Amino acid sequence: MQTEKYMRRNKTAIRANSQSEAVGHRPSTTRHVPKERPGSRMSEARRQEIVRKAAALFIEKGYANVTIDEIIRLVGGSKATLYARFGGKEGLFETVIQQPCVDVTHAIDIDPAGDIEQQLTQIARNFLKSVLNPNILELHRLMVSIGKTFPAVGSFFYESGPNTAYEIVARWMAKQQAAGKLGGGNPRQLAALFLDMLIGEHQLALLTSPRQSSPKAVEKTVRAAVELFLNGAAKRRAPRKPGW
Amino acid sequence: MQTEKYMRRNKTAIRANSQSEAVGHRPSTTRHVPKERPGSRMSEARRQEIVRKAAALFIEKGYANVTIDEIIRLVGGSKATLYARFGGKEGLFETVIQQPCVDVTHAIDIDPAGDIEQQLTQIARNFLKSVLNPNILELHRLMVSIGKTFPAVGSFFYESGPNTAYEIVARWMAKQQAAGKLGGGNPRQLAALFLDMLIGEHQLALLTSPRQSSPKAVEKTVRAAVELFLNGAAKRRAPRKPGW
DNA sequence: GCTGTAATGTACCGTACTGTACGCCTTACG
DNA sequence: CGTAAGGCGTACAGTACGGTACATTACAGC
Repeated sequence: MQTEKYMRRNKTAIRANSQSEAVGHRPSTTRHVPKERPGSRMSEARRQEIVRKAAALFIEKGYANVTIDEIIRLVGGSKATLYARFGGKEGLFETVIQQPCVDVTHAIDIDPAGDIEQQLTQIARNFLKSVLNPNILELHRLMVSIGKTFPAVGSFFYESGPNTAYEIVARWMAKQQAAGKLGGGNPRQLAALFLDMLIGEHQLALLTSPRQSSPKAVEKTVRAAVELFLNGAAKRRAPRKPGW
Repeated sequence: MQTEKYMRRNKTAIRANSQSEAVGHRPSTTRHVPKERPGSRMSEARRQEIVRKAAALFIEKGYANVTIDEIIRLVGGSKATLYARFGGKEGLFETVIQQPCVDVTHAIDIDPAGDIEQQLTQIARNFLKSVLNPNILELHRLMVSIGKTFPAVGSFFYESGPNTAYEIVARWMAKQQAAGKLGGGNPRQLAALFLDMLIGEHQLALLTSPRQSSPKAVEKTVRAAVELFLNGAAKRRAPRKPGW
């Protein structure tokens, strides 16, 4: 959550709107714009540095607990520049937080080997290792926190993170179905059920209280989930459709 | 998350540490404490009113986005009283938020009827209806948000909410196992897997972005999860223990 | 090397929040 | 019916934060 506290403030009048617009003497010649944003000497590397450091700070401490001054202290440079380039705290946040979101899924996309049970187990272990990683966990926490305040960011996260994970596993499911190694059913649905079985309990426990995840318990969940899933989804024993 | 912004503030010096402790003249007589906190004319009803209204506000807007003055505007009374009785914003929050936490589980504890599939389906529908309810969803969001800042509150929530739900369903699982209607396996584990399958996707989607839950999709998940679970957990087809 | 433009550093403003002080009022109780 | 403790209302102190202004410095193109 966390609507910024000072959100409703009147932006200190408008004071001649000094910046760029309405200056009058913009020549018709193409303002050549060497490479990047409005006017810019800032290198892409520098920009990346700001984005990554600021993102790390937001993820570590949450949106409302990070101050602009803190970001400046960390990344160097001046507040004015940061405002000019990212348009305030909110703009900075929205820009900056997308990078970690797209990074999330990378670790999940693996190519498992072995029989179907071994493959599924690999997928499960890999997924859990990634998703229960403290950094991802904190990102998750942040995304839940700001879900109402920054719906666009939240949606972006859901699509690029969890939903992509579902899709990746769904493709694997579909492949197994095509190979006759798995019964029918919507592969996306199956993927969601499987992944949700895996994280649910552990993720919630870690997010709500500072205990640490027990690898033993996680491994138990992996085994139980794989077994349940393979028993449940492999080759329907009967259509099982009594009433409704 | 949301460590309160002004948390590190020096509490306006310590000014003779006016409160209760170190006042020196605490008589050895048991300070009689008629019913409630320090000294009180406040009725239990009044106290309940404050607790519920303040909790609702916290849940709606998140910890950092609620101000003491706002709470006072809502519940009436004076700031001084509120400070005297709950000891500041943090104390108020910790006290107040426990009520909703224990309320959560009530709706889940039902006594389903019918054959095992019908029972499980009832459990599933009931659980989802409760957990995807906007109020509970916002409570969940809040608990994730403050997990790091108020670990005690987070733990309390986990125990009295999700964990209790797991336990309730685990009891049902055990009963089915005893009746020979379900295969072996740790009932608590099975319960967690089942409930996690149900919520995972929907809850996350609702928390991260403001779309609304589609009852149709929810019902699909219920059916898929029930089917997968019953196929997977009923009567092991074989011990299935190839390698590890 | 000159000139314009962007970045820097910093002081500052307005705002808003937490927590306390304090005088007045209400209520329980003898 | 008087009194004292607790509640009420509000003003205030203290402080931190977001955002802007502005003078100064670095840098690119000619």
